[in-house]
Amino acid sequence: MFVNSMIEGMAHPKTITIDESVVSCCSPLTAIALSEVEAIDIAQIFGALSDPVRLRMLSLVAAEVEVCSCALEGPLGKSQPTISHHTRILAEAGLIVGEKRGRWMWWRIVPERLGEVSRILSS
Amino acid sequence: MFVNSMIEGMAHPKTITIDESVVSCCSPLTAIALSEVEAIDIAQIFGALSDPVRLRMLSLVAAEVEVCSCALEGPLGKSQPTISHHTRILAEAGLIVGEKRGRWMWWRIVPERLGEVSRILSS
DNA sequence: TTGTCACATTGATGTTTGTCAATAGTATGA
DNA sequence: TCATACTATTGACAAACATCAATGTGACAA
Repeated sequence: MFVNSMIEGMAHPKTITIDESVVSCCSPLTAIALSEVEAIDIAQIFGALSDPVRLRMLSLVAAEVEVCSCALEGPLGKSQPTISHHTRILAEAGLIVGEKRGRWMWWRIVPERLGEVSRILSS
Repeated sequence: MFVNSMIEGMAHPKTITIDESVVSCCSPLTAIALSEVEAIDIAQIFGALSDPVRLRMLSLVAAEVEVCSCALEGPLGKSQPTISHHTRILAEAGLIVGEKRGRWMWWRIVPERLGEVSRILSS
């Protein structure tokens, strides 16, 4: 990390290149230059968090130990297929996990995953 | 949507653009049931983080004190309008701030903002 | 078996988003 | 003034996304 100390009127500012290191999900964003693959992985997680319905869904699930899918439809004001769609996206991002018991699907958050994602942004 | 405030002193004659959402936001997700409005605000921030190009952009900017727009085009492999598009989205989310000096636009990250967003996910 | 319940999947539709060519705006220097 | 350089905006297009009706799947109960 060095200062790009260019003076106005000089030539084009030049770019620096940082050696790529082995990064698992989720090293701090500000520490290492992200490779394209890493960026795609992390973007998928933030993409799961980029929808208001899913954020409220996460919030609802986090408020209890576990929540049934059927208990989300009402508060969120969405149809059953839409709820299923969103739980799937959150689950694929590792933010929630589901367990089917009988006819019901029970969801709970994955605190460790939230922590991982949180740490991406905290340098 | 934007608040443009002039900085006194003509030495660095420029405007800083700050987004309103910097003001509202960011209580922990797991603490309080999210209202629809809050969810929309936070979703906008995560939306800014949900694109691989913008994540690498953030990473590049964070690696130095400040980075010129023109220094992003090459490493990211995107056209100038696309770069401008992405910097704008990151700036609207309050994650970076830009300052125009001469012909160049210099970007730097807003660590406090990253911390705020990080705290949303850490209960 | 048959019927019902909870959830997943499919297909369709309108919206949002990422991208770039072309153009406009702005700052610098001759 | 004119020419050049960097950035922002516009317009257009394709891909991705959110949404729901209809349908499929598996589980429970009568």
